[in-house]
Order: sequence, then C-alpha cells, then structure tokens
Amino acid sequence: MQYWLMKSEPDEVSIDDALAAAGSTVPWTGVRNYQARNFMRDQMRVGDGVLFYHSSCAEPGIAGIAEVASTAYPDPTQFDSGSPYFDPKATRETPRWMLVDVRALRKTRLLTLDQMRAIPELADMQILRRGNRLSITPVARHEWECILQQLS
DNA sequence: GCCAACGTTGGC
DNA sequence: GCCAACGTTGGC
Repeated sequence: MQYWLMKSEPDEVSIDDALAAAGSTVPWTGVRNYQARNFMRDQMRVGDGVLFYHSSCAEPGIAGIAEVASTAYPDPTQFDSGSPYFDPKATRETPRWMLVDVRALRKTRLLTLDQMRAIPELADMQILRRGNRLSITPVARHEWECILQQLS
C-alpha cells in the first residue's frame, strides 16, 4: 500500500465533480509528464491512498481523499485529435500515455498550502518544494497519517 | 498576468 | 550527447 498526492485543476475536475461521477470514479486523463506517467504505470496499485489536491485555483490545497481504482491503461485522449491532450506521436499499438482510474472517497475541509507548510512533519513533502511541478508525487506513510489526522 | 523552475525539443 | 531556445506549470 502506497500513498500519493494527485493534482487536479478544480475547473477541470474538482473533488465535487469526482464524487458526482458514476461510481465516484474518474479516469485521470491528461498527464503528459513521463515521471508522473511512470508512477501510474509502474507503481500504483488498486487501493493505494490518494490525496486529491486542487491546483491552479484561488485556494490551492488538499480537498479530499481518494483511492486508486484501477491498474494503468492507455489514456484515450492521446488518440483524440479534438482533445487538448492529443498526442500525434501516440498510436493505439504504441500508446505513450497511461492513466489510472481514481475513486473519490470523501471531500474534506481544505488543507491549504500555507497550512501544510506550517506543519513540521510535512516539511519534506515534494509538493512543498520550490519549483515542484510534478502533478503526481509519492506521499510518505507518516505524511499521509499526519494529513488524515489534520483533516479528521 | 508575472515569472521562477524545469521538462522537452532540435540543431549541431 | 550538449545545450540554447522554447513551452508549461502553478503559486502568487
């Protein structure tokens, strides 16, 4: 069992959107970074814990708890020439981009970036590092437990 | 909308 | 395989 933080722009898919989806489950489309892809493809297991993070918005922070709901499979948007995530170099025979399904479990109060920075146990979180842009990052067990405690 | 950080691209 | 140019991310 591993833990992850996954960024989503709430204008695209918020925690409310995910909870409202069929089965509270959404495909994590649009990841176009190899490191983030590799986490999904190589390391995620069904049942892994997910911190659902709202980014590029007025109040960035952790907005809910989710879990990994599938193993990795090709992101269909890479094949769709009408999609902003279209990748002309990807083919169905050799897809480039993979995704997992994510099941939202509950909305939490917003744990803001500022609040996270103020918690010493979270000081080493990748999301808090300067210049961090990765949309999917591993979360240490002690960080996960600390955050769940904060949100309870 | 600014801009620092950093990933990707492509000429050499 | 180096590295400058360029594009993107994402907090502010």
